[in-house]
Amino acid sequence: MSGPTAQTSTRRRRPSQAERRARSRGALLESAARGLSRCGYGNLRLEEVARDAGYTRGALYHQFKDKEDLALAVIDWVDENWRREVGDPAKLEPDPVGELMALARGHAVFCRRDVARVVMALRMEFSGRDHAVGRRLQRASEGGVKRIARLVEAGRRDGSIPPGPPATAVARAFLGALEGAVIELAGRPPHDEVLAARAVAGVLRVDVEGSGAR
Amino acid sequence: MSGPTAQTSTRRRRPSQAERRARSRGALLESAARGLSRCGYGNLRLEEVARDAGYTRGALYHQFKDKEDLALAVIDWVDENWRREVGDPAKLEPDPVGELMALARGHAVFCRRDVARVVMALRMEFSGRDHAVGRRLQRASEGGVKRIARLVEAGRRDGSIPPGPPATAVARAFLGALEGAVIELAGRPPHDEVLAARAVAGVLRVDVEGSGAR
DNA sequence: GTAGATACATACATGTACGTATGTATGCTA
DNA sequence: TAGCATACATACGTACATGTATGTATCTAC
Repeated sequence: MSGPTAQTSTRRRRPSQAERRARSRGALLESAARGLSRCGYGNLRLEEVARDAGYTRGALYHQFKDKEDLALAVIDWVDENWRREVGDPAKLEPDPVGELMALARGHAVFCRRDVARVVMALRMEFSGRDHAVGRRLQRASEGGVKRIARLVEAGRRDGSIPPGPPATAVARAFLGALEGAVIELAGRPPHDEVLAARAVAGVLRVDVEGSGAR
Repeated sequence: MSGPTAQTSTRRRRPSQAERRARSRGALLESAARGLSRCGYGNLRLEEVARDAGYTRGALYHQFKDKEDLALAVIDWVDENWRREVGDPAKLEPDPVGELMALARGHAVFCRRDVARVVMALRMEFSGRDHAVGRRLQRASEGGVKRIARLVEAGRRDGSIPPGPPATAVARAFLGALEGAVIELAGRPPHDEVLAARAVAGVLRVDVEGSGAR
């Protein structure tokens, strides 16, 4: 539908209620992401989330159905940011190994913001249990595994990646080692990026170091 | 005094109260470790822990002061098992790289039991917060970091490990990549061991090909 | 301007898990 | 056997976080 009544006047735009809503939602999402990455889901106190965003729990329950809905929204939000900042740019690389390494380095940079730990924290918390949050996480993660597995297979076909364990297992190790290394080194640039690249290069058994390769 | 109390003969002695206590404590610790690795600390329900061990919460509160005390005991328990099964055997390796790779492979095997995820789960949960559990975790983890950093420095001195980022950063990446890869591949032998070795070899930038043997 | 909707704050009800107090049976000691 | 201590179960009180209901001010439409 074409915007019917929305007057985007160039003269003066005082904050409309739609803008206020979007702004509040964004602030709450960011606060919730920070809280989730710090405390996890179970230990997260919604009152603290709201207070950190400058609101009360009333605003939170006005925007989100319940705690679970909030967590799912945070997951989608982080996932979308990741795709825009890491996933899509890596597609510009011409060869599989280049794309894989771009994913690793981009993820390391992306995780310098505390927000990124959300995924790992929630996955640890919901890996075993049958929960909506866990399912959403697994769905998002599974996409990454498949993408990486395809890249590994492509790299093996063209000879840039040597043979080894099944591509799916390699992909899982790729993501696990990447996230683990990055979390342990978060906030310590530039070593986080270098060592994340080293870890995934080791998983793939390829030799790509920044300085002159042979 | 000629009773059977002090007699530790080969015959089957009936369980003393000290033995009962030790057995109960062990069962509760194992159940708590499983619960912690599955649910984390906040979501852990003590009633479930006790029930899984065949007791009620009464037994738990008889052996442990409170929930925090139980978690600390689990950490010490896991740490001690890790040292016995992984840390000490690796010391038999003659050279630094051999010891580092033995640590990686041993850790992968150790983590095939769900128990091992406790450390990672609790670290994610308490990394940011100032809590007794987090401090105990960090203390245990810091020992591993120092040991690995010393090995990295030794390997660089004798030329078996090329130069790179500071040894402490390398050690953190070593542990992070190792744990991340192992968690993602837990229960999928033999790829967990191979890929964990690959990941840490990449972090160290050493070439240790272990393929071929099964 | 009035009426309704929206964006939030405040107050209340409920459930859940923790910690403690108490009860009971069995093992140790004299 | 008496008497106490230990190992555990059961019952109770309490705190805390969630979810809901209600209240209030601002924005929008007629």
